[in-house]
Amino acid sequence: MTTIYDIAQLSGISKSTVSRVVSGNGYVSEAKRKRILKAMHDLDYVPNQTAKNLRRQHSNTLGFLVSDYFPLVGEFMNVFVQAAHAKGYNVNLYFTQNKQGEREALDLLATKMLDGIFLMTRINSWSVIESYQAFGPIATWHRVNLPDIYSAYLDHYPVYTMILNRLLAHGYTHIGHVFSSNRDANTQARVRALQDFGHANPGLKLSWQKHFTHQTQAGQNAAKAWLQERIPPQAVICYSDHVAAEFIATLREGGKRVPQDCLVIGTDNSQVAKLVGFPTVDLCFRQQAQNSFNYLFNQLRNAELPVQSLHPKWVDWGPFPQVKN
Amino acid sequence: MTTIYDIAQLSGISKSTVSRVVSGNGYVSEAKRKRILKAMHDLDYVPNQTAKNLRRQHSNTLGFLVSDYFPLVGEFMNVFVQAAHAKGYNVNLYFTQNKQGEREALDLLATKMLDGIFLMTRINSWSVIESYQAFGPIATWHRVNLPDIYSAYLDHYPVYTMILNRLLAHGYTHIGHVFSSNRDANTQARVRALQDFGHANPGLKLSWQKHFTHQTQAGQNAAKAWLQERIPPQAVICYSDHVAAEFIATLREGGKRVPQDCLVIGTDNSQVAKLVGFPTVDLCFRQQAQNSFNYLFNQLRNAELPVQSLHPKWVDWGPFPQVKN
DNA sequence: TTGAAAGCGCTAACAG
DNA sequence: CTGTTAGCGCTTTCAA
Repeated sequence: MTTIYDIAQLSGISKSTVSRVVSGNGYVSEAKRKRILKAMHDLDYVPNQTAKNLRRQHSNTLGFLVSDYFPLVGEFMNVFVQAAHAKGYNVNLYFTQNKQGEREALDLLATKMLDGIFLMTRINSWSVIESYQAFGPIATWHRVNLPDIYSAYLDHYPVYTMILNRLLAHGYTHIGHVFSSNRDANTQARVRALQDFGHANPGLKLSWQKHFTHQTQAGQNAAKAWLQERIPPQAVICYSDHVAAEFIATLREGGKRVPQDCLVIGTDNSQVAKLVGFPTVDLCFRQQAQNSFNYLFNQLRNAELPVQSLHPKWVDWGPFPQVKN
Repeated sequence: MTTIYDIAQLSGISKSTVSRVVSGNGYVSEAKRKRILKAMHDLDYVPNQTAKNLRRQHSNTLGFLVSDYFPLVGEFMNVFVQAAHAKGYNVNLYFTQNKQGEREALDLLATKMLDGIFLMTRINSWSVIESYQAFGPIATWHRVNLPDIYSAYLDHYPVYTMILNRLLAHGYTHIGHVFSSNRDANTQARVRALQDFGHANPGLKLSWQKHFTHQTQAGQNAAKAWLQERIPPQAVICYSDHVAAEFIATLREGGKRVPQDCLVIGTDNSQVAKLVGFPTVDLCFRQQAQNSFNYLFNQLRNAELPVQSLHPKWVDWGPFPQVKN
C-alpha cells in the first residue's frame, strides 16, 4: 500500500507538502503540485481514511441503528443514506439485537468512529441513550421529548382522529384497531385519540383492539382474530402498511373480500400500500429521514439545513367505499 | 474522551499493560488487572476503534455497495448484516450512484478501511472491479465468471425452463416476458432458455417481451403495454417480485382480474409476493446473502464457513390456475 | 509479568 | 510557499 511518505520519497518533496495537495489545504506551488500529482498517479496512491480519521478526530460517518429489520427500514434508510452521501457522509448500519449491542454501537460516538447517530428503533432506556449525546448528536425516529435528542416524529393523535372521522363519514360504526407496543408514545397518542373520539361519538363500537410488539406476523395474527369474530369490525386501522398488507392477505386467504367485507387502512404510504392497493396515510417518513439527517448535519457542521414540518395526508391506493348496511 | 494513557496515569501502570487488559492479549497479573479494570470503569473508558484499526491495518468492517435502492436490497441486506454481526463484522452501506462513487468505495479496500466488499449491483466494468481484488476479497450478487470474485449467483436458465414447462402443463400457450437489462448474464440465460423452449415447442406464442434497465416503474410500464394489446398474453413472467407486484397492481387498476385475465409470476420469493399473493420462485436470495458473507469471511480469516448450493423452488403465494379456453 | 519505545498514515502548528 | 516536528490512540516487539 502506498502512503504519503512513498510519494514524498519519489517526488523528493516533503510529506507535509504532499499532505497539502492530497487534502487540498494550504498553498503549494504549481510546479511541486504537478510533480506530486504525477507521483500519486504513478504509485496509485489512495489516502488512508483511517489515519485521517484518527488525526482529525472524526470520521464523516454516521451510524444508523435499528434493533430489527422491518420493511419500512429499507425505504427509510434509502432516503437517509442518499441525503448523507450528498453531503459527504457515509453511513454504517447496525442491527442492534440487544442492549449490549446497542451500547457498543453508541460507544463508537465517544471516539468519533461515528460522528452522529440515527436511531430508527431503540432498545436501551432513553436515559442511557441520552447520556451518549455528550459525544455527538443523536436523532431518532421515535416520538420522544428529550431536550438533546432530535425526534423526527409526527404526532399521531390528530392523524388518528382524521382517520376515524373519515371512517365515520363513510358510515363505519364498528371499527377495529391494530396497535403497536404501548410503550411507544405515538401508540399512546393513537389510543388517546380513540378514547376521545369514542366519548365524542357514543354508540360506536371501537373496542376491537390488538397490540403487537413486533411487526413480524402482527397482521397475520390480528387477521386470524378477526376471522374468529362472529361480528367482526367493518374496518380495521393498522399501525403500519406492512401490517395492513399482511392483514389483508390473511383475510383473503380466509375467503374474505377486501374492502367489501372489511376495509383495511394502513399508515405509512410505503411501496406495499400501492402494490396491494389500500388506503393509507402518508406520515411523511421520507421527509422524516431527510430531516433527521439534516439535524445531524446541522449539529455537526453548525449549518442551517432546513428541518421541515410534516403534513400527513390521505393516499388512496385502493378504494374507500361507503359502508352498506 | 479518556484514553489508554489516562487510565495508565490513574492506575499508575504503564500504557502497554493497560493495552494488554483492554485487548485481552498477553499476561497481566491479577492484581494489576483489577486496578486497571477499576480505573477503566471509573473513567468510563471506551477503546478507540479508529486507532486500533490504524494500528492493526484492518477494520472488521465490510462494505455493502448498491448503485440504487430497490426493494430486495433491504431484505438481502438484512440477512447479510445479521450474518456479519454474528461474526463480529460491521457493515458500511454505500449507494454508489456513479462510477466515481463506486471507485471511491472500492478504494477503501486499499487501506483496509474496508476489509472486504459485497457488490449487490455494480457500475464500473468488471475489469476495473477485478483490479481491486488485490486489496481484499470481493463478492457479488451478479452472475459473473471471474476467478477472483465470488458470485452468489444461481443459473436462471433451468429456472426459466422450469417456469415455462409448468405454464405449458397448465395449458398456457401465449406467454409474455418482462426481462431485466440484457447486460445481465442471467437475463441472457433466461432469454436463451426461452429460445430453446420455443424451438422445442413450436406453435407457442412467446414473442411478447419487454426489457427494462431499472426496476422503477418497470412493472407499471410493462402492464400498460399489456393493456394496449388486442390479444395480450395469458401469463407474464416478471424478473422480480416487485416488478410482478407492480404489474398486477397496474392491471387491476386497468380493470383486469389477476390471475383470471392474466397469470403473473414473480421470481424472488420476497415479502411482497406473499402480501400481494402470486406464484413466485424462491431463488434463494437469503442463502445467497449468507453465502456471500461466508465467502468473504473465509477469505479474510482463512476459515471454512459453508458456502451452500442453491435449490430454487416454487412458492405459490397465489393461485396457479389451469388456463380455460 | 512488565515497561520503554517505535510506529500505523496522516495533519497542523510553527518556523523559516 | 515549504520542511520539521509533534502527535492522534493503540499494539507489539524487545529487553528487563
